[in-house]
Amino acid sequence: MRAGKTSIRRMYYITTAIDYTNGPPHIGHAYEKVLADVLARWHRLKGEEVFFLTGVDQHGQKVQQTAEKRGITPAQHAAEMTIKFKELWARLGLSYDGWAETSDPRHIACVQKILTNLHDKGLLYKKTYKGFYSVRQEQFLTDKERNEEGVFGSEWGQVVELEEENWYFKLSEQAEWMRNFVTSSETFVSPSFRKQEVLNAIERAFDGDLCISRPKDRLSWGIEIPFDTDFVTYVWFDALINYISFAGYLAETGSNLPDFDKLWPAACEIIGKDILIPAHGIYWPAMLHAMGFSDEDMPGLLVHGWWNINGEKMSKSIGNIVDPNALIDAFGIEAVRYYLVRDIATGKDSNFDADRLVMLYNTELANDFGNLCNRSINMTKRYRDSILADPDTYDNETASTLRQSMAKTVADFTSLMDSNMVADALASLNAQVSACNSYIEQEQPWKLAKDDAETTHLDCVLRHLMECCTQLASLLRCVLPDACLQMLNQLNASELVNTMTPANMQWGILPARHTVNDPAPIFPRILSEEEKAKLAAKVAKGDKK
RNA sequence: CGCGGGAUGGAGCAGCCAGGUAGCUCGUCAGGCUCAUAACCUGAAGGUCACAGGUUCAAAUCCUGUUCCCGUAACCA
Repeated sequence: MRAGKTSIRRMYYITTAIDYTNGPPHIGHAYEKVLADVLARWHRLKGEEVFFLTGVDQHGQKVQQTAEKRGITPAQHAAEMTIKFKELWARLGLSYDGWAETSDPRHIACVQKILTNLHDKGLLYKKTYKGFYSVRQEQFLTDKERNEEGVFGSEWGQVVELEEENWYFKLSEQAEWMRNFVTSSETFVSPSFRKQEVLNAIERAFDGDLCISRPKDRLSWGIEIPFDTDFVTYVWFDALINYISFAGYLAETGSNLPDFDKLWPAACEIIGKDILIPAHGIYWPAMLHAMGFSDEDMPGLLVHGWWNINGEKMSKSIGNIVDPNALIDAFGIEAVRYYLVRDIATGKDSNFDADRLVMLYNTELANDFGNLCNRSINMTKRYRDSILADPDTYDNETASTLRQSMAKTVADFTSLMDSNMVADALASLNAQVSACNSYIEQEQPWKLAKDDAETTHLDCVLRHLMECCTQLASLLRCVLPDACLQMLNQLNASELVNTMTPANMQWGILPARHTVNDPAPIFPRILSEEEKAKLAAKVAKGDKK
C-alpha cells in the first residue's frame, strides 16, 4: 500500500499497552514498561534507531464514574492519574520517545479521520439494540448474567428493558482474512503458544459485529463520532488507535509526530495476556485490515504473563496490590528493575516475592557482579597504580578460556535478547561473572603480586578482568543504565564503549596504559537489621578462630 | 462442558517444539582463599522429571489416558 517503503530505513518501533487512568499504577504496569524499556535500550545498544511509545488511556465509563464520585471532571481525574504514571516512569528511568494520551488533540483528529474513512467505505453502520440494561452498572446484560432462576440478581440493581441505537464496525467481514493471516503468520503473536488461543478465539469472535459507540447522554467522556455527533466512540477505535496515531498515521504537517513510514509496522507491541483476546489478537488486526493495511503491515505482539502475589491473582478486592513506589523506596530502582525482568520468563506468569527480589539483587548484583568489578579494579589500583599494561605480553590457558567464554557470552546474550528472553540473557551474563570470579581464584593475583617473576602474568590477569567487566557492564546497560554507567566510569570506559555495539564488541576495548578510576561499591547489599546483627555475630565468631 | 498454561531434589525455575549421561539459582553440609560490598572459589548430600500405558535401541522430552493446580471463557450491544 505504501510504495517505496523498502527504500526507507526502518526503525525499531516498540510500544506498550496504554494504561487505564482509572486507578494508580501497580507492579504489573511497571513490569510491562520496564520490559519495554529494556528491549528499547537493547536495540539502541545494537545501533538501531528506536522509537519507544507508551502512554495512558484516559477516556471511558470508569474514568467518568470515578470523576463524578470525586466531584471533579473526567479530564481532571485523568490528568491526575496520568501524572502518577508519568512520575513512576520517570523514577524507573523509562526512556520512551513518544507519549500517548488519548485526550491529545492529534490522537482525536486521527481517530476521527479513521472513522470517517471507514464510514465512507461502508464499513460502519447504525442499528438499534433492544435488551435489558443495568442502571447501576451502566451496561446491557445478556443471558449469561442471569442467575440459576433465570433472573438478573440484585448485584445488577435496577434492570430495565431499553432500546438504544449505536454504531457498529463490520467485524464479521474480516473473519476469513483473519483466519488466513493468523494461521500463516509466524511473527504476529509470540510466544507461539498464544497463537492457538487466537485461532480458537477467531471462530467464536466473528459471530456478530463490533459495537464502537456510546450515546453521549450515557458516556460523554470520549471522542466524538464526526458524522454523528450525538455519539462518542467507545474504547476500540480510541485506545487501540494510539499505536498508529502517535506514530504519525494521517498526521497533519507540523504535528511534531514521527514519520509513520519509518516506524510502521511496530516490531513489538507489548501487551498482557489479559488483553490479547479479543482486543489485540482479533479487533486490532481486523481494524487495521479494514483500514487498508496489508499482511506485511501487521504489528508483532509480544504477550507477557502476570505477576501473581502468593499464588493469587493481584486484585483490588483481595487487597494484594503491590505498589511499585513503595518497592523503590524500600529497595531502590536497580533492584526493582532487575527483579522485574530477571525473575519471570517472558510470556509466562511468575510469583512476586520481595524476598526473592532482595536475594537476586544481593547475590547476582552485589555479591557476584558488583563485587567482581570492585575487587578487580581494587587490585589494579593496589598492584599497578590503576594502570593496565600493554596487551600481548603474556598469555596462558586460563586467560584464553576466559576470552572464549566472554565472546560466547556476548553472542548468547545477543541471541537471547533478540528473542526477548531477558531473564535467560541475564543468566548467561551471570555465568560469565562466575567464570571471572573463578578465574581470580585460579590465578590468585594477590600471590602473583608478591612474585617479581610473575609481573606480566599479573598484568595479563588484571587486563582480562578489566576487559570482562567493561564488556559485561556495557551489555547490562540496557537493564541497569545508571548503575552500569557508574561502573563504566570507574573503569574509565564509558567513552570507549559509547559507539560500541554487541556485534562489533571485540576483545581489546581497553587500550595500552589504560588507567582506571577508584573503585566504589555500586550495588550495596540490602540487609535487614536482623541480618546485620547476624552477620556481625558470624564475624565475631570467625575472628575468635 | 470448552479453551490455554502448569505438575522436574527443601524452595523457585530451565530443559520438552527439533528424544540420547537430569541442569540453574537459593537453602543445607564440608573444605579453600583473603584482592573484594564479611563478598568469592571448590566439593558433597538431596530428584523413580504428577500417575498409568504406548512408540523407540533409547522418553522429562513424542503418543494415549488419568489425577491435581492456575488462568480464561467470547458475543457485556
